[in-house]
Amino acid sequence: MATLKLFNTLGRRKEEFKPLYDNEVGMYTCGPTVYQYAHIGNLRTYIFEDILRRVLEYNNYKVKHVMNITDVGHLTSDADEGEDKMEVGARLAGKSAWEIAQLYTEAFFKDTERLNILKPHIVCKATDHIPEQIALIQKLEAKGFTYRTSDGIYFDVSKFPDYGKLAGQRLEEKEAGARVEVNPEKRNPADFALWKFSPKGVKRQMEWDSPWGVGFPGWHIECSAMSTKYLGQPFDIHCGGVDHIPIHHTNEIAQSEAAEGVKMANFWLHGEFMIVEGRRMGKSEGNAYLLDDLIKRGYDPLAFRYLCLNTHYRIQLNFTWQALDGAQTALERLREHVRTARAGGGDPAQGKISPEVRERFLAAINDDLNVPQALGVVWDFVRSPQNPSDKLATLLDFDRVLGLRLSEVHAEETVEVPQEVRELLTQREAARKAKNFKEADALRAKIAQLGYDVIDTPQGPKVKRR
RNA sequence: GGCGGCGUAGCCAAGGGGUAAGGCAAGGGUCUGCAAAACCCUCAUACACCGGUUCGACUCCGGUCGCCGCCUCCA
Repeated sequence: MATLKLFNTLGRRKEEFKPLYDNEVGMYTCGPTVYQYAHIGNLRTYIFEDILRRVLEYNNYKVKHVMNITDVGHLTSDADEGEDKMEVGARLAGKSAWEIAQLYTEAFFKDTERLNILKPHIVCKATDHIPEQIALIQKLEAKGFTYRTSDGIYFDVSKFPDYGKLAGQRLEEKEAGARVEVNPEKRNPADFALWKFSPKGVKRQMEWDSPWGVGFPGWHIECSAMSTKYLGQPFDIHCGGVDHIPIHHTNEIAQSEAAEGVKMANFWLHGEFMIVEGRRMGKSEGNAYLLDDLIKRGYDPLAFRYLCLNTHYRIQLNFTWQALDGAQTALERLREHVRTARAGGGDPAQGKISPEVRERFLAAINDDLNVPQALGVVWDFVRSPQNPSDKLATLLDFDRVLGLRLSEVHAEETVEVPQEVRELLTQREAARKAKNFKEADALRAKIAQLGYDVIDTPQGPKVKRR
């Protein structure tokens, strides 16, 4: 079997993947900050992580997947100033921070479900793990990595020699480009808050007692506390978007490794960003589309998934409507292959998977998740002569990784056809029998106006919703 | 300003020192009363531009331009 190679940000090279324990893999993926809807750029990262998990499972690893929900403490500025995103969102919506978290968490999982992203085995909220976070901070305090300022407890990065190893950046280099320091109480510009005190005279919606005073945890500490709780330390794989490399993941590593004295995670994988029509994607650019925006335009969520599959996760994906059209058509054709095979009596349970084809597919996905190349294998296969059962068996096997829900495609899509359309169909068949094609075409146009396409087959006419 | 990535046909893209995967679109064909679907065929002397290394480069090196990112919240 082809060995699985993954690009490890830690070291910036492809490495052969080996789990820490037998064939079990602990995987932690940074989840959403639930203060707004996830846009398609966010979703791309979750699709990448889903592919990673599926590839691991395809390689017969038993994966334990943990994802956090950031529902407190993520500030609008990383200078440890600014406001908590949750509280801002709550104020803008006229709801409580808790309601906001609930609303956007549900919206997030609705999106991931529609994209056929497997749900993590453990989804953990930051607010449900306050004691664990406090305990971790205490551990750091006992080891002398922390200090107190007027607004919180901070991590002193100068005490952690490896700080910045993930980003390949040394502290001195960071300082060189740093902006004017806004918090004069910080010892080093890169120091970050572990615990923030509630502002004087302000009653926050989310705040807790702690040994240091009433307040809330810093953004990074939740991931350290929860990943250790559920996966132990070290664990196998930690992922997120590339933007997390220099700050969030760098700080997680500092906290976790300072506290436990061992490596946090063996492999760090990061998904590249999405750009739109060659331009930066952002709210101010007006191109930060939501999955709902695509659905409103008539696209299948899985067409978006297909689009993401067609670009390697470490390359920026240039989103264009034309490309999404192409993905939608390609996906539809793939489904058509499944339908035809089913209609031809194909039974996946009876089919055989060609070892050569499977080998090519596996070689692609095991080469740092080269799904675009794997799709090439799929198309080569699908367009070569196959018996229906073998074809189905192979496609459904590959779909364990692709996640395009091909197993849910059946020979016949049963659609409820209105009585009116049925009658027109009967009339049209009569006209065709009488070779009155002018009349038949006119009836077809009428049916089209009602929203259905007529397709003639040797077994009689079929209709398809437009 | 410092650091990094990318630039492959109309669009999305894989690849990698030995002569360009795949998908979409487009053109032609088989099938059909006509369509649709499916299937078959065609479709980059060429990989931003300019130099260099090499028997040979799109692939390596240097420079230029463009885009994206990080250093500062962001998947």
